[in-house]
Amino acid sequence: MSRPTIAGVARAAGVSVASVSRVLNGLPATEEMIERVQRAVDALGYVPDSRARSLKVGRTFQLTLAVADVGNPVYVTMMRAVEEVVSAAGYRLVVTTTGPDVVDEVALVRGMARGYADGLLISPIRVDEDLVKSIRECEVPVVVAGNVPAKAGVDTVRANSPKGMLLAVDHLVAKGRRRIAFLNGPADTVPGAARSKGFTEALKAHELQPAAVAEATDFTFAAGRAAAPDLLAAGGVFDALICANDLLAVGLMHELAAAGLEVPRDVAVVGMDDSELAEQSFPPLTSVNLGSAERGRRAAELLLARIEDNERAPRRIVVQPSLSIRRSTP
Amino acid sequence: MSRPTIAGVARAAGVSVASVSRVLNGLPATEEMIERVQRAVDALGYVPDSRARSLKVGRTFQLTLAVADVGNPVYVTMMRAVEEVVSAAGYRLVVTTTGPDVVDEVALVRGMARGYADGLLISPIRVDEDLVKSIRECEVPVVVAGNVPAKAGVDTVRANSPKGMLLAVDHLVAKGRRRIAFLNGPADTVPGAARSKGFTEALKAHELQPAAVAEATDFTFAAGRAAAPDLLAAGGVFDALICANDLLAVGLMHELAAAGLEVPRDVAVVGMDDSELAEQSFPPLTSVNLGSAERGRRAAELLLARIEDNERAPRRIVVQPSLSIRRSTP
DNA sequence: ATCGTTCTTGTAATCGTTTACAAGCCCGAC
DNA sequence: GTCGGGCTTGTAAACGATTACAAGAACGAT
Repeated sequence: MSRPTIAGVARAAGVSVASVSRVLNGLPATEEMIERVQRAVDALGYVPDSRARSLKVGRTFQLTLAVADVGNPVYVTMMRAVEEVVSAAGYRLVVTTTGPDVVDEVALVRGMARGYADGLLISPIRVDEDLVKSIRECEVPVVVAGNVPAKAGVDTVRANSPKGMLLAVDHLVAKGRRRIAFLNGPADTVPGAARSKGFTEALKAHELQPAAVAEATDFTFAAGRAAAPDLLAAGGVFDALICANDLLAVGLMHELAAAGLEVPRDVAVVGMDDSELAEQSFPPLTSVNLGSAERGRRAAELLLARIEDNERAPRRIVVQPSLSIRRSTP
Repeated sequence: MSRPTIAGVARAAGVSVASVSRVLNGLPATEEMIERVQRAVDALGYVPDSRARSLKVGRTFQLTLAVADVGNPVYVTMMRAVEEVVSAAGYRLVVTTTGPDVVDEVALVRGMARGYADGLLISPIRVDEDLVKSIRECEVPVVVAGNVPAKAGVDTVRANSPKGMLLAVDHLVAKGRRRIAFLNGPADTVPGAARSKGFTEALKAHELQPAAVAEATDFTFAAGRAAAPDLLAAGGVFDALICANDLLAVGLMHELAAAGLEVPRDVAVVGMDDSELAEQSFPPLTSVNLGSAERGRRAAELLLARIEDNERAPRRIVVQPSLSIRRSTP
């Protein structure tokens, strides 16, 4: 009454287990053999056990995608793209949340050695020596969506934040805004550092000084709201605002409204990531598209390619940004 | 140079594989044995292969959560709750997206027979005979987050939509709104049907007639926008609007604004799910909290309990709703 | 000193597949 | 008629762990 095994099918069909396996895997066999096996499989309702198969062939046909926060809509975009690529290649996708701590990321990468997935696609929010080391030593192929030192010797796909910042600043300046403020996420994160640098450079390119700068404790909606007093304390000195991601931008816009400031008339707001939230927010948020979908797609492709051939030289792909203009800017 | 196996550790430690396994699994052993094994494990950097372990013990320590659309923020809430419970119990969570088609759901449930997960937590959006049958016959324990006939003989955790609808209508009526419209999702879905019924009943309880009713093609932001003309064609006949979920509500609010209607002055809007989006939208959305987090938590607990004891009688839990009042209603 | 218990450890079977290898068969060519 | 080559199929050895069972050691009681 319990689950039939390949041996049961073989017995029922009056053939060997090897033949059953061959038929099931599409290896050459006579018409009659295929017929008999198929009949027995259908009769017993046999389904091969993927655990046993995994052990033997050394692959699980699972890939892991690790992100910091499933509540961040940018990961939804990325996840969709990754899922599409890997499922087309016959893999299941395991999505894990690491949280904001680098130690959890390291633990995750180390844990891959247990062999429950054939590859790891990680988008680390904080990077340290330990993480780089664990990635380099990881038993299974790893692709990083984000910025990690070249010495990690790993395939990476990253965004071009500075260029994205420049697009944002260009746009604001073109609309006549000169007093530009910046709300960053935590500066000790990889995206936080990149965006801070990008903002400074972009302003320099236009020979402008930052009107105000604040740093949220996290890349979340709540942190965006919480950071508002810091910026507003500077009182009306800015007429434009760039936020390090869409969640921060939306959080902050709520507080701008509460303070009686109208977007975009009083303050133009630009987010980053161009996630679904940018479109959904009100007013719809102009946002720097850092190519999350494309990054997800490219990263998934790199991972599949590396699983095929682990000897290939690591590639470092940079995806170029674009600007999605919506009504939060004039 | 390749990955060490338990045999390698045994050789290095000069003990048997059984002893290594016992030490690693915390079974009784002498101090000296533990010491020697531990030293060898550390020296070789041995990590047990979960594929082999899965085969032998018949468990993968993975659970699958299947939802229709990862872009729907209500699933983020649910996923967080599920993840918390299952990871505390030592399981990994595999999140899969089924899409809106029932055939894909059926395929997923059937596929569980392959044994890559120890249990399935599914939130089906459409339910038919096939799905019920596949759930009943599923090789691994299944818990349904949603409504499925009792004859499926499966643990379920569901929301109380009618009660939720009543809370929404009560609130609107208390605020003096009498001309209440309703934007549903597809009526051929389980939540769609439940909400439609709930809306009718709730109005009847207040002896009101529906001011307008429309049906979106999907539970998405885009579908909410697209449904606007249908409702607005009725022109100003409603002063309140209930939407079958938050995404629809937010989508529709964009169109209300475009049509020059102000929320909540001209139209009060109530969403359902009380997802993160409700808080993030502008104005913040009054929303019926259908207990997604609690449903996720309870469902995960049921699943774990059933894995422990598959003979227990199926339980059918109903989670009661509450109303989160925000600024989209007066 | 002998026996029986208890505790520790090792040997080997097992989980359900895949796959290397060998054996058997059929067929055409010599 | 025999032989070689190509197909098909079967036998059995993996994959890397867990665990039932047996054997050996230690020790106390008689």
